[in-house]
Amino acid sequence: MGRSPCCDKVGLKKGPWTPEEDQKLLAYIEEHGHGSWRALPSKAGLQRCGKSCRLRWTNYLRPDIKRGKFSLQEEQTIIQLHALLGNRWSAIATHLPKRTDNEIKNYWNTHLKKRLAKMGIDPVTHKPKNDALLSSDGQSKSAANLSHMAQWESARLEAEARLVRESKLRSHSLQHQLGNSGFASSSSASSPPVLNKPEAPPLPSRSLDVLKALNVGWLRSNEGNGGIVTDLESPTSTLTFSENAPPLLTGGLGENTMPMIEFVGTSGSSERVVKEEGEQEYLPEYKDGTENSLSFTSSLHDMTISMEGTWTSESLRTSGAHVPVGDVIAEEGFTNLLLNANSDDRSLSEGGGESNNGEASGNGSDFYEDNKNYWNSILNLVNSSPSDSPIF
DNA sequence: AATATGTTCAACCGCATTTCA
DNA sequence: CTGAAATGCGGTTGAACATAT
Repeated sequence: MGRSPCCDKVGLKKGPWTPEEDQKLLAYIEEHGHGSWRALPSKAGLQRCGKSCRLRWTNYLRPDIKRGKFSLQEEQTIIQLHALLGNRWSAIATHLPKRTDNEIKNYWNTHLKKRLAKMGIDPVTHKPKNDALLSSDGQSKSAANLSHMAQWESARLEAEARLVRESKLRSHSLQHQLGNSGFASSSSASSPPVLNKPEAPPLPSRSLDVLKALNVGWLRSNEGNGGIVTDLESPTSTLTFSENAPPLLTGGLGENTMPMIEFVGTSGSSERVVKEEGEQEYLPEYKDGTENSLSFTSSLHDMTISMEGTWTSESLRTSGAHVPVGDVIAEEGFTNLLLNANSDDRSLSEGGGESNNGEASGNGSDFYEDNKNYWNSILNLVNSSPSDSPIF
């Protein structure tokens, strides 16, 4: 079934790299870049497979790698993004400059996961392990609610990734047409980091826009319900990107309309729609002054992503999906609890964390504020990411 | 000092996805 | 359009090192 390992070829070395091998690889890539990993080893005089070379380069030799201890900020980012994205290490890594997905994965498995478990939190779901005991007061519903939101967000991120990829492709092809316009599209994670290539102007993070849209929608929903979130559950949710959306933007933007993103929960009696309609100017310009009108506006196919069947918040479905926001915030509380415990770890004052469980969600008196803070914290960390982060 | 046990992390493996001829 | 090759990604392994007994 599966492909045979590329290193099966006789004579190819495996295992730890020697300084000499590192030097060879570095020297070769510095001079030639890496066009084809498969062809690289022989050209560089290495008895390794291309895959091994690529791994060594991306995880260790790349000059833009930061090594050493993770900062508190980085830990917080990992925990929050893991709660949102799960084990999607590469996606998480895009928000942690100079850290590799492998490093983040290792750090999670050896440090953060254990810390969570120690705090009584399931590191997979980010829910308290005694969730069942809390079900009577709505904790499990809220946890499912946040999980549901994470799935939602995750699906959206993936959809955006496709948009961005397509956009970049088109942008790239336009470059060829424009010839020496002096503008190079930003590199992505999938594009090889060819050396000596002029740095491209950073593109704003689109994922941030989505989070903002979600945040706005969420908060507006709260406003209309006195701090109660309604109808978050969407057993059949659709995500629609429409290139044919009417040009809602004025002020000379002309056809540079933003994609209209709709999140429609079809199960609820009150349709919940979050739209992002040119909320922000996201029109990177070429150096010659022409706007990059290709981004998100060109002939993208109307795309409807049905996520039917992916929502598992059965409890919400049966409960009418009216969930106190404060319960959701318990998640943030646990994350903060963990981080506090982490601080304890760092200050060598072990053992004080467990007793704080009861305070995880604070007094729960201001659900609205807590919820806002949760999303703000995620937005902040996304905001703080480099704008040219090759997340997609 | 010797041995057992635990921890860390670079590297490997294999599947999934994307690219290309 | 199709299939093979290339690449990306996440899970897992195992050697090296640290700590406990």
